[in-house]
Amino acid sequence: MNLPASFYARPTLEVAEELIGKVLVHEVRGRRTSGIIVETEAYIGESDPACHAAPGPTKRNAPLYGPPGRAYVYFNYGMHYLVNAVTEREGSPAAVLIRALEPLEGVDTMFRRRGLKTDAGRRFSGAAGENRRPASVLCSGPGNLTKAMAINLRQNCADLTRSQLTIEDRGIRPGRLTWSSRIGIRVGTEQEWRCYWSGHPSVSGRLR
DNA sequence: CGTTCGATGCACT
DNA sequence: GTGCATCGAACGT
Repeated sequence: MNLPASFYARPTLEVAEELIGKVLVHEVRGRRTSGIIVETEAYIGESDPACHAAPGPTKRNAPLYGPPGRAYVYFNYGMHYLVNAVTEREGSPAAVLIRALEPLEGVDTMFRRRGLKTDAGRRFSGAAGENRRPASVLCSGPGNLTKAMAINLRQNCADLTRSQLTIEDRGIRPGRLTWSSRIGIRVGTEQEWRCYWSGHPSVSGRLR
C-alpha cells in the first residue's frame, strides 16, 4: 500500500530513516520496475549548504518548497537524473534523496535500460568489457537507479501517493542502519545525514 | 587495492 | 563562464 502524504510531512531525518525498507515503484507503459530502498540522504532547508534550496527559491528548486509527498527530480552532471521525496511542509524546503535500491520487480527491464547483460542467474564472473553485472548493483547509486527505472524530468513533481511513481510499504523489515556523512558533496559534509542498510550488497560506494 | 579524470547539459551568476 | 547531491574506465601502487 502507498505511503500517505502524512508519512512525508515529518522531520526529514525521520523520513530518511523510515524510507529504508520501503519500495519505490515506477510503472511506464504497463511495465513495472521496483526496488527496496536501502540508502537515503537528507537535504534540509536553506541553511543546509548542500541543499538545492540554499540559494533561496529558484525555478529549478521550486518542488522543494511545495507540498510533501511529491517527487523532486533534477538533471545532474549532464547525464544523470536524481530523484528525491519532498518532506516537511509547504514553504519548508527539504527532501530525501534516494541513493540505492535492491531490485525487486522488472529486473530484465533494468538490465536492458542499463545496457548491461544479465548474469543468467550466475554469480558475477564476467570478464572485463563484457558488461556483466550482478543484479544487486543495478540500482546502486542515485544515477543508476533512475536509469534502471526510467525516471526523468517527466516525473518531477509527481505525487508519490498516487501516480505512476509511488513508494509502498510492503512490511519489509530492514537490517541494522548506519548514519554517515553525505556522498559527493563539497559543502555540508559535517552532517551525518546519509542513512543506509548496513552490509546490504546494493548500497552504493565502498563503505557498506 | 587506491586515485584521477573525462563525458556531458543545464541552472545559475 | 562556472560548477555540479555521478559513473566507470584508466591509470598508479
